[in-house]
Amino acid sequence: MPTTIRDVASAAGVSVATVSRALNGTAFVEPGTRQRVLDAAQALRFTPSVAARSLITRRTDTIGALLPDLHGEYFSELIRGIDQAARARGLHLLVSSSHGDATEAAAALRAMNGRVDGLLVMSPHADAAFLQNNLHNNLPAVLINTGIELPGHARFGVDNFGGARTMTRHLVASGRKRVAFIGGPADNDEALLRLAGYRAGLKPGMREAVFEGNFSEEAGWAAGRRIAQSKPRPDAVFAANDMTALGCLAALREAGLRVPEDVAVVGFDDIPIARYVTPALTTIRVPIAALGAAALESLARTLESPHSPQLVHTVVMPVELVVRSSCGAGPPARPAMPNNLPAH
Amino acid sequence: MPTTIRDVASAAGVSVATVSRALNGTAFVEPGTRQRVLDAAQALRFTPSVAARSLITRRTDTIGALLPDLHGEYFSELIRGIDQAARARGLHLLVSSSHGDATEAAAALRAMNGRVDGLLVMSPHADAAFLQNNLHNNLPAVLINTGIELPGHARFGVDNFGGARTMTRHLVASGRKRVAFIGGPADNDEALLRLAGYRAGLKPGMREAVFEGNFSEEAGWAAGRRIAQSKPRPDAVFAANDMTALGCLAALREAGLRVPEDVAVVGFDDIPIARYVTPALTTIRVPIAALGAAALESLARTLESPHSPQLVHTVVMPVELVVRSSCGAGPPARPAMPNNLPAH
DNA sequence: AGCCCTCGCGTAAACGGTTACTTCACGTTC
DNA sequence: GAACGTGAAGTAACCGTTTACGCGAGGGCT
Repeated sequence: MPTTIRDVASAAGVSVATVSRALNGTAFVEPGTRQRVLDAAQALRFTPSVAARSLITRRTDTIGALLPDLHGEYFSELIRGIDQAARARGLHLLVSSSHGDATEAAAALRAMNGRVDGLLVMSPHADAAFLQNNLHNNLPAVLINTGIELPGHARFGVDNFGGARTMTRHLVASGRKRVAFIGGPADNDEALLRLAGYRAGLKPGMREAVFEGNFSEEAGWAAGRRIAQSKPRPDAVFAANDMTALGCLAALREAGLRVPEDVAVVGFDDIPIARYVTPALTTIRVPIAALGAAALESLARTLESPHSPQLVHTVVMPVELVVRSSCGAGPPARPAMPNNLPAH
Repeated sequence: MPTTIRDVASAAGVSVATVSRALNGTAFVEPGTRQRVLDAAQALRFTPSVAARSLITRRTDTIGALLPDLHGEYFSELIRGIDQAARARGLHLLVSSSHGDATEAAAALRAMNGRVDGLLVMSPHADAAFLQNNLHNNLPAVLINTGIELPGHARFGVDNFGGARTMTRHLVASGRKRVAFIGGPADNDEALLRLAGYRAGLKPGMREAVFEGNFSEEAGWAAGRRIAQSKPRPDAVFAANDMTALGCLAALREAGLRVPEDVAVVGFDDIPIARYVTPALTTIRVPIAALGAAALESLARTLESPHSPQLVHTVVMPVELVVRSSCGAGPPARPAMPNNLPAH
């Protein structure tokens, strides 16, 4: 039903091979001939069959993104970065998000097999064994935000350790004496690095105080209650992420404590909500879109030259301290007008 | 290099046709034979070539999502809904977001051609003419959040009119006498419906007061300044979306007005930030994920029975009034602990 | 003049599945 | 017992590209 390369060939009075060559520029074609082919293709609204082409070329010009059940800004920013980089390279993006367990993730991986030329993997379930079992035909893959190291695969992440150390040092430098930390999930690599950064940022002699958490607001709230009642009460709380910080903030205020006067509360990630709460949250800004874009770029380069040695194995994107009022060192009120927060 | 159906056939001692039939269950196969085929396929880790299959079947089991340059929660929720529904149907999801103009959107559409069985289109640039020019081979498509009506294509949206009317009535019922409205972009169908709903919700005899806006926080801020100085000052402001409401809130407070005592401020969308600002924003909750899922379901049904008459042409999802404190009628402070806001 | 290289193009063989025919064996039915 | 329907399986055509190979023409070189 749709027009094929043969229709174009007979319309232009040439063979299918010439049509293919003229359209793809893969070999010499007389300028006049090429023009006839182009005109015929245009007139017939010819679109090459992707299936037929990729059957023979063994390429799909599509990359797959395997993502966990991400929410909100993190998800959208990551996809945006990936999508823009992919578009610039002429690659398509097949996404598979929201799988709760390793079985589902494996199914998603299997289903992607054959549809994509490469994979971007950001999945808490994707440990080394999982990937080696499910990455069938040595599909190129780059890993995002993972602690595991897999030979032959590049890794991309943000500087969790450095960011956490910077934040802790900032609190210490601004005079806080007892800085507590609310952790993330025990098996989460990023959370562990943030914890390590916190420890590294404390001054020698300062006692560490680590409270349990799991990146959720509820956990932050629970930790906040315990912190409010703890014996030598901390005068600063560093939460492993912003949602936890928000929960902690609520609990401390319910307990009658003033933030930042009595206790400073800071987070990590700089989700959009962070600047809107009262007091606005001091946090670490993470370049999510850039992370996604960089990962895709790396993958695309691997695809272009499959046998070149992997130049870079692990990339750590820098993060940035964003000082607002919740740590007592920032601007007193909310800024008059934020600059570039998008509509909708 | 990878194992083909022929390898499986010779391993199982049958013909390729039998392998295909055994694997797909398209015809009678002796149980013993089928088992031999299955075993051989398993042992050889056989994965059918997607390209070869879709070359002959003319199906890709993939649907494409053409999205505007969406930000934040709206984007992620929509994708989540679509993705989950797609997964349930065994469909894959090819996304293409972030195109600024119609040319880019057209290019994205063209590139998707042949890769997808159907299309989910949510693009401000996709008017009727655009779609008719760029939807090449009468690809099935359903439209999301659009005002245009295109024969043969289902439309999905939320009840912008009803939601806005409900909100306006709520403000009026709680005693507000002069309710102002800050609009969205003049060419945005949803914004226009919300404006119409606002007008329909006013009591007979009440004077309408519409301020210019464009869904951005900045526009809300500018409108808020004008509102604060307007002669008979409104005692309620209904912004066309939450970001606008946030900007307005900031401007009103900078002008020394109390919210909600002096002026009520309400929005539309229920973005996550809405519950965190002080005072928490009364707004209209929009079922974004459900919207995406419903649109995909409709598309999938169309794909399954291509020639059945389109049962439903336009679906309007119900929305819900969420009363918080910014309108003076909600709970006084922020809730002790939000229930189900996800981590990260 | 003979040779070789390159350009320009056509012919036909892949690529790896699905499926329309076909064949064969076996009951069933009149 | 002939006709017939049906289960089980094989043969090969087909889907629409890309590309290896072949061939003729023309030009530069020895």
